[in-house]
Amino acid sequence: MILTKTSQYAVRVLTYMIQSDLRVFSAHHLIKALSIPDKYLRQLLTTLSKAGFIKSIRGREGGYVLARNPDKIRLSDIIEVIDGMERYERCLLGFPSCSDDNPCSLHRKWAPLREQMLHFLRETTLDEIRQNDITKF
Amino acid sequence: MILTKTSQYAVRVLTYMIQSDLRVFSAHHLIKALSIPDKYLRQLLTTLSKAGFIKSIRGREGGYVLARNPDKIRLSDIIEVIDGMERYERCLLGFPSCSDDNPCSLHRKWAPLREQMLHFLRETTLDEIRQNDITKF
DNA sequence: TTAAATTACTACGACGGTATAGCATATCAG
DNA sequence: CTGATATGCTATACCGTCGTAGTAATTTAA
Repeated sequence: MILTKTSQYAVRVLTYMIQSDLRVFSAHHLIKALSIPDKYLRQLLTTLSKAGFIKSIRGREGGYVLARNPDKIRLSDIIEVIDGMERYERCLLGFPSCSDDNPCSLHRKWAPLREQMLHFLRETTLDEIRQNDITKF
Repeated sequence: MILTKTSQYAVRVLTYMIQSDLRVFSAHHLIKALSIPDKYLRQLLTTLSKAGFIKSIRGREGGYVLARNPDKIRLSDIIEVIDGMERYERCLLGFPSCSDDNPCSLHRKWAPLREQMLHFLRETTLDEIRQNDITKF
C-alpha cells in the first residue's frame, strides 16, 4: 500500500474531526466512530498531540481538540510526522544519486509521475478534503 | 518507498541482463555488478527462475539466462511475482469499498493519479527500459 | 574420476509496522 | 474528597521484509 496504516489512521482521524460539529472528541468516541484498534489509536492520538495537530485535554470530560487552523494542515504534514516523506521522494529503484543529470533507467518516465504525486500530497489540505462532503471515515 | 527493495533488486537484475551482451550470468557476477547482498540475491534469482523470467543452469559454467522474450516483460509482471500488485491498486485510505460510486474523501483527487501510476507499471516493458541506454544498475 | 564451480534449500536473526495489555497520571462531577 | 472518566507511558508480541549462514545437489573441466 502507498500509505502505512498509521498514516491512513491519522488522516482519517483528522478529517473526521474537521468535518464534525463536535469540538472535543474522546479516544473512545474516535475508536467507535472510525473502527480503529483501541490501544493503537490511543498511541497515535498522543503522537498527533505531540506533533501539534490536536490538543489533548486530560481528566474527566477531557479528550482531543483540533489545534492548528485545519485548512493549513496538508497531507504531507501528517505523513511527515508519522512515516517521514522521504520514502515518497526517493528514486524508484533506490539509487541515492538518481536525478535528471544522472538518471536511473526508469527516471525519465517515473520522475514526472512522482512530482505529480508529491504535489498531491503537499497541496491537499484538510480543509479541501472537508469540502468534498464525504462521510466515509 | 514505493517499491520494496526486493522488487527494486528484481528490476535491476533483469534490466542489467537485458542490456548486456553476455548470455549467461552467474550469481557471483550479478552480485558484484549490482552490489546486491550475496545470499539475498541468490534467493531472488531462484524466485525469478521459478517465475519464468530467467532460466537457471546448474553446475560448473552454469548461471542464469533470460528466458522469456524480454520486451514482453512489464514492470507489473515483476512486481506481481515479488510483492503482488494489490497494494498499488488499493484505496489510499485503506477502504475496501472505495470507488467512484462510493468514494473516500481523497478518491476524487487520488484515483486519476493512481491510474497513471498503474498505467506506468503495466505498460513499461524491459525492452523500453533498455532503449533508454542507461548504464546505472 | 575428482575437484571446482555453480545453483537450491532451509533455518535463523534483525528490524520496523501493527496491535495488545497494564499501570500511572490528571481532572472534574458529585 | 473521592470515584469516575480521561489521557500518558512502557513493555510485549506478531508478522513481513531484509539479510546472513550453512549445507545439499548438480554439472563439467581437467
